[in-house]
Amino acid sequence: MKNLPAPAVVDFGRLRVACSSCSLRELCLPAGLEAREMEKIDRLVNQRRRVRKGEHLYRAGAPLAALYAIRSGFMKSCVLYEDGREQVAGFHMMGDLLGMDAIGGGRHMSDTVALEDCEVCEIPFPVLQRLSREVPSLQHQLHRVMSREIVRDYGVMLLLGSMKAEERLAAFLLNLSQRFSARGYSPTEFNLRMTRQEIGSYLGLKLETVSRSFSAFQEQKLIKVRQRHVCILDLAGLRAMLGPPR
Amino acid sequence: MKNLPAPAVVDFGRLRVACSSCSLRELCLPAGLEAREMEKIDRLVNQRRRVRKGEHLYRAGAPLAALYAIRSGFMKSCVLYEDGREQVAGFHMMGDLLGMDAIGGGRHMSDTVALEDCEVCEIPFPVLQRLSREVPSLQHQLHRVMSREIVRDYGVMLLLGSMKAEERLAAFLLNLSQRFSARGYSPTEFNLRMTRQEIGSYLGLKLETVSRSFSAFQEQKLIKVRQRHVCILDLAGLRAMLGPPR
DNA sequence: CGCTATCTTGAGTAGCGTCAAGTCATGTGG
DNA sequence: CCACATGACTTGACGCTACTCAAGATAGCG
Repeated sequence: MKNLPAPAVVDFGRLRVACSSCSLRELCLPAGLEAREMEKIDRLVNQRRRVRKGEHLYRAGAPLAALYAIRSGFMKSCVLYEDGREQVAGFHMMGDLLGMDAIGGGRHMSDTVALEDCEVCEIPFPVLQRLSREVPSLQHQLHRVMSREIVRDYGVMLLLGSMKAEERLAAFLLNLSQRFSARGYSPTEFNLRMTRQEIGSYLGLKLETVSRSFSAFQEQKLIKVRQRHVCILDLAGLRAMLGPPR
Repeated sequence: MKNLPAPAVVDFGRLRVACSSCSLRELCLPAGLEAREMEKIDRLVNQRRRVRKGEHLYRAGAPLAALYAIRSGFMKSCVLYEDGREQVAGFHMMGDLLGMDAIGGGRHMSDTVALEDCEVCEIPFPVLQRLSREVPSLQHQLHRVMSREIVRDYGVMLLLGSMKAEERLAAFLLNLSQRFSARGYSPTEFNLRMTRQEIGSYLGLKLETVSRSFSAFQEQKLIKVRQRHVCILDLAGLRAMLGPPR
């Protein structure tokens, strides 16, 4: 008699998913909570969900059911305009909390899509509201995360409103570097999970301009690029791209 | 014996300032609360504050003390970059809630300045946190307001990332029109309270480009502009500026 | 009434978008 | 295992939009 089919069909929805034992807890929503409080919020996540590359986590217009925390993988969210115009509003990686754009109107205002196979924790919004009333520091954390999203958006506005093409790309690479670093990965060598097109959309540039800027950085020995593999050779030099030329 | 000096020196800090009797309550933080709940939050605002034209409501780096709701007047907030670059991140009018960028890090991340004499309600943040635990629908309102700020920022990103100069200005005018309208003012005739420079900074354009776009709209009989006085002659026409090209 | 800040308009230019050709990587079916 | 198809990326040539620089008009304020 053989065992059950195998790990490939593990039912993630049934796995025990407790924030208190999650390796990402210091990056994610429960960051900074004490052990005693952590226990209380272990019922926050009711299940894990797998999202395969190319699949939507949610679509604009869908009613808000839950917020999502990324466990693993890489995603993008896109905002849409009435006329069909679309723009990448952000790239997300493990520890990021998604879906906050839906709290205001009860419906999601963006499309969020997996750029590679992902695993997310589903946090039913009503449960989050209730628990954040009972656990003040959870309430505070939620406010912090939303506020940080607002601040991040201000940074993107600054980027889009007052930087030139190469400055934008430098800022983008430095941001990725910093986020990988905060998650224990190399700050100087990583694989991009998005296309030039998607980078361009995020930065308000055309893909050709992104490509040219990559080449220019390589020319200046700031980075080494081959397709999606990026190696930052001169972090200080990249940072210097941001200041001087106003 | 004469009366006290007169209204000019009324101490606004001492005035009774109850949300439940405020004419802006349906636009502001307490929107949608029931009368019973409204009473509970009447202690939310501890005082009114006057901010004269040109004065700062808060500066980037200042510790978070309170959030502010605009009672009257017009403000701008600016985000700063290390190198001194500065960009207007938003214009605010009565009913708007300010300061949410400071919740994440405990310090304000933008400068907020009065563009004309303003009156604001000061909402001490600890009080807001406590009351929003006691009054669930206040909690929900706060989340809604923060979420809407995130969605608004997405809209600005779209504007900065994928619109041409005239589209940006059209979107800007339509946004103002809609907000004035929601506050009971004319949607088609108003005075701008900001300079061309400030509009340009917000829209990621130079002031000359803003001025030229205004002139172009006037040429097309979409609006009438004289300095800061704007009259929208063809709302539908302005809206049409957003879709077609592309 | 004059000073200053703001706004308008013009001319020339730089930067990025557009169009197009060609290379490279990946995956699929024979 | 290789040939081929497809999508992603790079690079070049050219054009348009918005920026820069500059001069002049207009409004607000002391």
